[in-house]
Amino acid sequence: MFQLDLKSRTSIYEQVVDNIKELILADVLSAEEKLPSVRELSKTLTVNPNTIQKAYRELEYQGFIYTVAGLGTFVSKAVDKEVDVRRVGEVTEELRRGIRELGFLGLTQEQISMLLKDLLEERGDLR
Amino acid sequence: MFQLDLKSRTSIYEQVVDNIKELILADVLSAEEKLPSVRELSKTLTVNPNTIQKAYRELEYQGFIYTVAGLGTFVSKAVDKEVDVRRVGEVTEELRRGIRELGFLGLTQEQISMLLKDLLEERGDLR
Amino acid sequence: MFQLDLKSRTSIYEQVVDNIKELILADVLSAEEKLPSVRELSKTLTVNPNTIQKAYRELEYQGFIYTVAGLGTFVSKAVDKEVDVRRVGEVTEELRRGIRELGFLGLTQEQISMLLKDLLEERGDLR
Amino acid sequence: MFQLDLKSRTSIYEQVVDNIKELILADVLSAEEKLPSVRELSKTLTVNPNTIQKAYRELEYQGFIYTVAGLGTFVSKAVDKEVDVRRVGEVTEELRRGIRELGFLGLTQEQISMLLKDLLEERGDLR
DNA sequence: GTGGTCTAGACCACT
DNA sequence: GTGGTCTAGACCACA
Repeated sequence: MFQLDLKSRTSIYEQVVDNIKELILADVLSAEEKLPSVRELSKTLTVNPNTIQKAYRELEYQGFIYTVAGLGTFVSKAVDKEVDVRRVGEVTEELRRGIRELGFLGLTQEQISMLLKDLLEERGDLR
Repeated sequence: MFQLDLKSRTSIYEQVVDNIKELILADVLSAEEKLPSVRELSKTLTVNPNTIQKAYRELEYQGFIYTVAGLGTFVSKAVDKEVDVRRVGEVTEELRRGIRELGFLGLTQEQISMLLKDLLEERGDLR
Repeated sequence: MFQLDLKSRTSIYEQVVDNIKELILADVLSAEEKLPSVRELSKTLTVNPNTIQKAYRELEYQGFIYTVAGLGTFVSKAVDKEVDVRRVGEVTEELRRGIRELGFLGLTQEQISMLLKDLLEERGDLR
Repeated sequence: MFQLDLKSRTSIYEQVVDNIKELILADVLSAEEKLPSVRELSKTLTVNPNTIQKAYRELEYQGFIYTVAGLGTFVSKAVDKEVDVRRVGEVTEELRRGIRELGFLGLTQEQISMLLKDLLEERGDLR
């Protein structure tokens, strides 16, 4: 399904959330599709079931998946794609900082431009 | 100098790092300028000196400031070239995440592209 | 595991760093092996957990170990390539000092040369 | 006379000691030659006189210089060049570690060999 | 005065 | 259980 980076600074449950989010938004996991059970996924990724549990709870809270007791968890039909203005503002601010720091680190305007273009295309490819 | 958000999920020392980095990148703190002493800043922000020291250490590690024991801490003139590669990689990863998240938030590829272009030009204007 | 010299001028956390580094370099601790937990080692050596954590953090920064919060600390498989340049520079500086000091101590250029040759061959033998 | 690196991790007085030692051993400062006064040198290097004081005291203790009250400080006639076996052993151990670490960092036997040769010649040139 | 190290103990998030 | 952060306070070397 996807891989975890144990050495990463971001916690495992967060990585699971991010990865599944990505799969849903990239339509690899489509609406109403059944997700692997907590136990199943925990075995696949060789992590603690509690960790998967927490990730699923978070995804449910964010509206990406829903749970039917006794049946399993499924991808929500319509992920709320309404733009969260506040969050967009926050992320924009992060990007602004990052770009500024690249300048400080000695990259030219052009190099930064190229890098951003690459990152954007990288994302586009996933779609 | 700046304010802390004690309710925030990001740790205090990290907030200090981010804020001071921001001040340096925005040239509010210029090269060779002396930063407030560990004790001084800890009083101003009413946090423990150890917390400030941890922040200063991180900033030093990232190449933004340097330390002369017994004298104080100062803003670096330019980032140590040897740290660059590593740090550029880290910042690139942050940007990658940010761009990905904008996608999560419902922005189209084009909208993201426009936003990045704006941010980049904004930077150019400062030069 | 190893012993501390509390009378030494080098700080405790640095001694811990040096000792563990040594164990890793001598392959006593092999890749992916779990290190004692912060609390455990702090009890063994009868020092404060913070001191051990500081040492572990430094070792992580130098690329020798990595951390999985909630799981423990482990020996890195190989040093992160991006850290290399920086660290090689630091070690080179240490060697420069050492060689200079041997001169201070009265060894001739030739004697130093012989000694280095021996050390290098010694290393070769381990391979 | 020489330059200080304020950003360096080694304390200033130690840098002064090392530099003067080096000058004496390289015969740039010859026996019975008068050293600059504490005040003079402190002005030249723009550091606190106490710092120079401490360096001179250390050099005197190590037998490199001697002081005549009211006249000044002078280079000792014969620096004791008898080999301090214990110290040579310690430095050798440091070099052994450094060389081992370079191997861990991915340098080949040959690269290390080249580097050591360079460092040694660098020193030779100063003589 | 400055930064650097250390202790004793607390609370938190994650596995 | 694990590491991560933080406090309150101490002592040290250096400038």
